[in-house]
Amino acid sequence: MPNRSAPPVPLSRRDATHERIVEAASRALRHEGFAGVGVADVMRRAGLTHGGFYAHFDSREALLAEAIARAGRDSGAVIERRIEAARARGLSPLRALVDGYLSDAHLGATESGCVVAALSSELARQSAPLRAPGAKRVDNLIALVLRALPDGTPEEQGVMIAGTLVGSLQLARTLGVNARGKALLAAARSALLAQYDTP
Amino acid sequence: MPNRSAPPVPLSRRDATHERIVEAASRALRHEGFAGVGVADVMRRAGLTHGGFYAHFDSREALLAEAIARAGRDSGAVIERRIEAARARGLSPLRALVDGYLSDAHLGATESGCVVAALSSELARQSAPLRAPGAKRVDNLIALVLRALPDGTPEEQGVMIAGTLVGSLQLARTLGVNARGKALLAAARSALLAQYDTP
DNA sequence: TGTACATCAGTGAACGCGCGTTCACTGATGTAC
DNA sequence: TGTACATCAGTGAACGCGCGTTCACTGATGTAC
Repeated sequence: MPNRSAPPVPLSRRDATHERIVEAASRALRHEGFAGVGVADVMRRAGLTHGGFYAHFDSREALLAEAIARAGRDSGAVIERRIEAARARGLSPLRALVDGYLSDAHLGATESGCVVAALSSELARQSAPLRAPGAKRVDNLIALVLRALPDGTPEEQGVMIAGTLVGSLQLARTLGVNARGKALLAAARSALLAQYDTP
Repeated sequence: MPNRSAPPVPLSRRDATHERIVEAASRALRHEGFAGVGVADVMRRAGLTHGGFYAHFDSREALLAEAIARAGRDSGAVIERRIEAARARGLSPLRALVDGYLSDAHLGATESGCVVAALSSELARQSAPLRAPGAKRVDNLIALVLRALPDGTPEEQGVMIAGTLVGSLQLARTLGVNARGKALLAAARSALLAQYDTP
């Protein structure tokens, strides 16, 4: 048996390549949507040619499923760290969540941002194997919001705030990465915090 | 000059056909997203063959722009009528808006529902000629929400509630037209009304 | 340690299909006299 | 009112391009002895 005990486990060349492809796809997917994830294009971004693709994935759809899960884990971890950092410093975790999620940076940085906001209207139309990881990310987002709220807050509240975060970011992105989009974001941020984060 | 005075103005055969194509596209667009609006498919739904398409539109994109505007006017009118009907009967217009927008019917009926919710994550990626009518529909939705709120409500509040409506519907649709999606919708509805529609 | 061979990751050409777009043509509607 | 002609809406075949997928091949890595 090969030495697999010491963390971090060194990835085989094959696994490292696989990771690179999924990573490239997860960024392209958030930036361009499902239509923007072409097999040849993703392989090029990963520094490969398209021919080798099917040695790593059964189909384009299999890549998409992995990419959604990967994007969700990555962006979820970013949000979680932000919440925990605020709590550790005695600051309001909800304010940290809202200010981060509805920030001007998140407005523009689609490719590294929340996958639910990046894909939601498209996700509902995908086949079951793609909707499943999407639904998981929705549950995860709601859980994250609840973790930023005071203990004992009813779950309904978390659902609603998750909806507000996703919806407001999307409305702002529809207006554009410009003054109009930023103004919408600022309005939503201010109304949300006035409602839920009054000292 | 032909008789154009008496309303309703009778449409020429050409104009009536044009309308039918746009109508078919506006439903397909909301149901299937941008990728689902194929020229041949839309023409078939309108009872025509694809060859005649370019006698009506410069390009597929020109059709999409008209379809967005059309879908927005149609679904906006439905919401507006609902609000006005509630007001006329002395009922809460906000409750009418929320109960209608976050209803189980709207969860499933994508093709006749709100175009902003149906397309938002895709709209942000489209070319300027398509984003423009999309942005207009966002402004319109916020205006509608404000009309359902008491006079003097700060605009921020309307922005945030519009975001909540769109986001919650999308999260629910990602979970699916099933018990999970309906439960999410019910939670958002209840939290929203508890917050803004207490007697 | 060195050689011969097997395995494996990745290459690049080629395929078939769907879709937006073009275009010569047809049958129906409208107009001139 | 009737005939001849022009205009117009819609048809259907064909095009070119992009993209997912396949496959025979190559060069590198690892293994047996």
